[in-house]
Amino acid sequence: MAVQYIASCDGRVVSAKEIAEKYAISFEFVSKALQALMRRKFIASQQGATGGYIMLRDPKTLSVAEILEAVEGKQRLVECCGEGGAGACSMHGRCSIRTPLAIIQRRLDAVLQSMTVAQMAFPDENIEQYVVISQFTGSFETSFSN
Amino acid sequence: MAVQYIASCDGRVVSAKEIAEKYAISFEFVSKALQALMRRKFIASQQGATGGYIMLRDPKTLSVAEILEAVEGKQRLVECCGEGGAGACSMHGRCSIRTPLAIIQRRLDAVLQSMTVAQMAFPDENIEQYVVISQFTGSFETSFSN
DNA sequence: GGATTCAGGACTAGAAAAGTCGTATATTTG
DNA sequence: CAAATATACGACTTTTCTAGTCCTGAATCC
Repeated sequence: MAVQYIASCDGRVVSAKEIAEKYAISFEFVSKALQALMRRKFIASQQGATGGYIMLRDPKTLSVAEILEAVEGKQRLVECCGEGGAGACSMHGRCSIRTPLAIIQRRLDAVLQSMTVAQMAFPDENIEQYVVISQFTGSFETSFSN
Repeated sequence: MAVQYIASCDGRVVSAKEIAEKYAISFEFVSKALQALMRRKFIASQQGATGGYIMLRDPKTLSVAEILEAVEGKQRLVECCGEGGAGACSMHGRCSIRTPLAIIQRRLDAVLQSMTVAQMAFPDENIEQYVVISQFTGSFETSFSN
């Protein structure tokens, strides 16, 4: 929500306090998330009395996957379904479902990569792209509003 | 792994002890999961000295989504992205990303529904179906082996 | 210099998950 | 029938993760 809000402010410097008040969550909690996003260079911070945060990455190419990984770390179905995690698992050698799980993991990642900050912040401008992607799910959705 | 194994035994009654030994996990832990699957009628249990478990549902139509929901409960990105969960959330009224999150949730569910027990237990027999689905991810995978 | 803001480590509390234990019940076999 | 083997399931413990807080410090603006 914070990233979506910063993106929607389009160039304005937004303080963590403002975001915390808007969404009624604690200032410290928002700050922690924003600091993680800053470390990944998704947003830039400006210190001082009129400081705050501003978008650094283009919302059209910043995906939900990247935000989740920055804030919560890389989440996996099981520890071995990542890059070179074959030996990392305690079931190594006995597991018979590593390949199918890795395939599912790749598809899940693709889903999280398919939604961008721009689509969340400016839904009206992205209807065409949205319809194309939704063909996978089997259902055709034509509206996109909050 | 347990369901995949029972499915691969194709009609034979398989005991929890056998599964626990095969995968080197505790008997009680396997039992707990199998009991959850029994309650959902995915497998049937047979008590007594030669007892065990047997498939009840067709592996070709039993999805990973159903197994995960049975064993670990319905997992969601956030509590409100389910059926009629609109008011369930503490952010109700302030949240601005409910719709996009619900869309992502639906796509994630679709991924978990796209992999069946049969595809995990008998990979060689399901190559065609597998290729069709993977078109969504953008990558074309032609092999499927454990 | 004082007010405001970010930076970030340390800490706490609570929930969830993993895993265990004990007891009851059903079934087969000798 | 009795012993052996299996499931059924609630209760319990332990561990791990996450949400959220607290505090100190540094940068910037007025």
